[in-house]
Amino acid sequence: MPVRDSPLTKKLEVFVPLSEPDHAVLAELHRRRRTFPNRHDLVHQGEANHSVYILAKGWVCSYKLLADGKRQIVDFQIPGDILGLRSVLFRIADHFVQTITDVEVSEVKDEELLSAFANTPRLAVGLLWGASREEAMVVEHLVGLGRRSATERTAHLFLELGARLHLVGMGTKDGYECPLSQYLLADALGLTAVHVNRVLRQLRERKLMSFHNGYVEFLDFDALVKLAGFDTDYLDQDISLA
Amino acid sequence: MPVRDSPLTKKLEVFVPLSEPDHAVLAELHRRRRTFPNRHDLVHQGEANHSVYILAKGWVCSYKLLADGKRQIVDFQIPGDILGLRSVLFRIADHFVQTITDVEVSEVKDEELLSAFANTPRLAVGLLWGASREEAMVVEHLVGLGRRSATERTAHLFLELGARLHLVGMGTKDGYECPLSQYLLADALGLTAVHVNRVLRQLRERKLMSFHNGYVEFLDFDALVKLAGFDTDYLDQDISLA
DNA sequence: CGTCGGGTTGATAACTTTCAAATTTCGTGG
DNA sequence: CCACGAAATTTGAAAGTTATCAACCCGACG
Repeated sequence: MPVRDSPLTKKLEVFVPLSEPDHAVLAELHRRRRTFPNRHDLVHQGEANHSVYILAKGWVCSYKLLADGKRQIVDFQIPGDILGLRSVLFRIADHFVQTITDVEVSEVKDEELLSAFANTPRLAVGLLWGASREEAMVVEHLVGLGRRSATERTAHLFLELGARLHLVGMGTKDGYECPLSQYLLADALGLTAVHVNRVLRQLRERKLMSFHNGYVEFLDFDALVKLAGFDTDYLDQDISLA
Repeated sequence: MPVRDSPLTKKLEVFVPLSEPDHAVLAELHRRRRTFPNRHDLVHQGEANHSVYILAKGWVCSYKLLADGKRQIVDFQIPGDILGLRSVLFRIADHFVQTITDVEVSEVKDEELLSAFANTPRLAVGLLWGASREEAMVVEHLVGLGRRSATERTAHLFLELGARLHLVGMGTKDGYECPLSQYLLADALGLTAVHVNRVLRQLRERKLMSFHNGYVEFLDFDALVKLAGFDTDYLDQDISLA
């Protein structure tokens, strides 16, 4: 795949117009390609880690484990997302990052990243924008866990993933491919897998959306947005170019 | 209060040794003192805001509102915390920040902050550390909402606040002053105020902690830590000085 | 084949909210 | 200084939501 069409490039171009030199640097960052199988740990909680990955293909999740074995998924990452940006700043990772499909990534050494930042301010702004957007998504997730019902929360997650995938050309208002299991959904939504199953059934029976065979289908997009209280403001942050 | 003893200074010094010039810059940042009454909006969701505040005295909370009026508090801020750092980067705030007591702050214009960053790298590292620590707290809060019971979550919040206050010399293992109402606790914990009340009663009856008249008292600190699954790792992040 | 990781469903239990009301606390005006 | 009303806390009873436990089904895969 030409770098011009990489998910990260697509995503950035929506928010910052990229110059030729920007594209050149971006191509440079995409040079070291690697693949990992499903269920592979990219970042291990408590361990030092200094590589950053640009996710090109496949899905990943970041999560924390509690002492009693319970797991909470903090976020899913999809193509175009950057993994491990925080660990450039912190020596020790405070959470896990694990693949949930086979993935393709570009590995970026932290020096490369820093020099890219220094040389192409526009790209730096774009990546910072991405990082802050991710933080906003975590906050929205927190709000959902605290104040939305299981059904609203589930609908919200699927809508957010849809909006994110749309940005990299992988989803529409009709639906998208989604490799999540009901166990993964449960750990993200703070529910049990059994209850996720019932919620999905209910959404299907109400003809709002269906999730079968790795495909999310929106049956009534507008009604679903209304049910979830989905407001894209937090995804469409306007960045200050001060 | 001499700036040397300001909560922010205390907090930073735990993690980065500050030089004389660092102290001078810090004093400069503390120059423009302002006070606000209880229930005052410092940052309004959807509005542009370009001031950063260093909280010197009193408590503040940041929260989001849902369309149906439900509220979720994302975090409380205590003396030494910095307010509105994110809004230097983003034009539009995606959440509210409101005082929950009368407060004293130092207002910092974003140019001042940026020049302080440029001139005193050690201070910059310290402030970045603070920002990332805050992000880690949000993640831990999310984990609690998703996977901890009401009781565990409540205990965890009080322990975290205790640890944070301890860092600025305002709390010990015995307890601390805490101006939160049960409504505020409820909106932070994703519960109703009624249920918060019952949880507090239970913690009191189990002789783990009590919360009365604006004072948190730890009755059995170790047992409480165990119950909450409280692990300070996420608060004691080790920063990379790369 | 046999097993194993999903997915699905039912019955029951546990936890949390909702609704209602009484009590206490606290700031303010008289 | 007291009285008043508003806000916060406390408690009980009933309803609603979600978890737990226990099956059973199915397709992939060694």
